[in-house]
Amino acid sequence: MRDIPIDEVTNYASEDADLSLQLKDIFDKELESNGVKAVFYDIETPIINVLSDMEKEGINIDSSYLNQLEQEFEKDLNKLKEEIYNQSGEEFNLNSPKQLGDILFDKLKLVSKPKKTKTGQYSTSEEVLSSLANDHEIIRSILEWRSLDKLQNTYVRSLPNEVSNRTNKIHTKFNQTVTTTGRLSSNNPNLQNIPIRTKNGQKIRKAFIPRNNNFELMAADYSQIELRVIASMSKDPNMIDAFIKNQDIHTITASKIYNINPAEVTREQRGNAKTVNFGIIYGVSAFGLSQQTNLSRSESKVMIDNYFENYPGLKTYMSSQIDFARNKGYVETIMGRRRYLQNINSQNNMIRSGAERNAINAPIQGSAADIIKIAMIRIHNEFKKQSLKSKMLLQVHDELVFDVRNQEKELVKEIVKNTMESAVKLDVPLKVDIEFGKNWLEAH
DNA sequence: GTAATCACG
DNA sequence: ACGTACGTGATTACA
Repeated sequence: MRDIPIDEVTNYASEDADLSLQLKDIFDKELESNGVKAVFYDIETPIINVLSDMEKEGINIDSSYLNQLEQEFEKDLNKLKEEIYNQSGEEFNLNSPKQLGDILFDKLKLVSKPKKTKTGQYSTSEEVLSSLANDHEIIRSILEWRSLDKLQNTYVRSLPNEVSNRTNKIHTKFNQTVTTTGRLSSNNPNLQNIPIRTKNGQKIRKAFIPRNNNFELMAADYSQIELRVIASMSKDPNMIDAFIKNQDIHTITASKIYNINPAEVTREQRGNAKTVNFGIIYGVSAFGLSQQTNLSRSESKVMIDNYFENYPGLKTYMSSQIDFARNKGYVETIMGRRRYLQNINSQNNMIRSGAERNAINAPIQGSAADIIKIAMIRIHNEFKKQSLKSKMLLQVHDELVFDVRNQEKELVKEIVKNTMESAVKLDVPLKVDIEFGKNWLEAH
């Protein structure tokens, strides 16, 4: 395929060979709207080559470091396992939630009325176990063993096996046609869920390194892109104002909900406001919020009511999205990408509510996906145009990771920042944070 | 093959 | 009265 600036891509098929002309006829008949056509011709078609180049490029990892880490984790795992067997009085398969549940709730009787999964087994999820952490020594050990075992098997032991013999790098696949919202997915191996939240997880992220000493990794993150998208789509004046003034959105939200000055907001209040902000993106309920915070259901309801009083545009926007979906049967992103919602008029409350949450979430998540995809296409073109040795390696939904040649650091940083921040024009600024490092962890 | 769990945005 | 936050992929156990 020719290398074409994105603005010309719409005309590509009609200007080119007969085959493309025929294909365009076929597609245009299938595509329902100009928006859907734009998504197809201006985003999904040109990004094929971008993703293909990223997959072929691959990313370098430090396998010997991971092997060393495996030994360290293995020691800790064995120690924890012994503790757990001692405390439970018998050996069992720790990987079996069924066996673990029987030990905790039949044998040790940690609770009188254990929570069960939908198949009737005792639930031993992280959420359930954490709530029991104070009741018995064994719980802490199990939780620690679980998280470490996860890291060990999913990442530390597996990633070195994914390194190509030919290139010495890991080549993930970026899938364009998996998600319902327009996001990419990644598999074989999934490089969109590399750990970062825990200390041990961060040790794994350190294993991702530049190709050689003349390069560094660079991570470019959209700051709060989904909240910026919803602020812009809803046109809520207060949320727009916060982003235009470049304020900390969670602190501002807390100050509004609790009716105090931003300077008086406590850590806990900011944390609750953050949870509400995320909840809004997902189509929050009072119950859902109370599950995610230390708030009761009624306190959660007050929080949400306060939230919508202070961001009135969001409330009307959310109802209008649901109305739109009911009338048309789909919702759409800023670029016109559609998600059809079969169940939006269902008689079944639960099913209909689920569709309503999708009606709210899909345009937000999907618009963010549109935006980063447009940025990726333009960055890819610019890198080619300037024959840069630096390469785009990974996309993690709101983040792009690059292998950057030392001489090109300033240039690449400027291209990436400008392109990402100007990918689309919203009613709020887009903000991108960029950092360099000698591994992926340092680049954050 | 399905369920449970947990890693990420 | 009822069940409930959005989107993914990998691993393991077990029928």
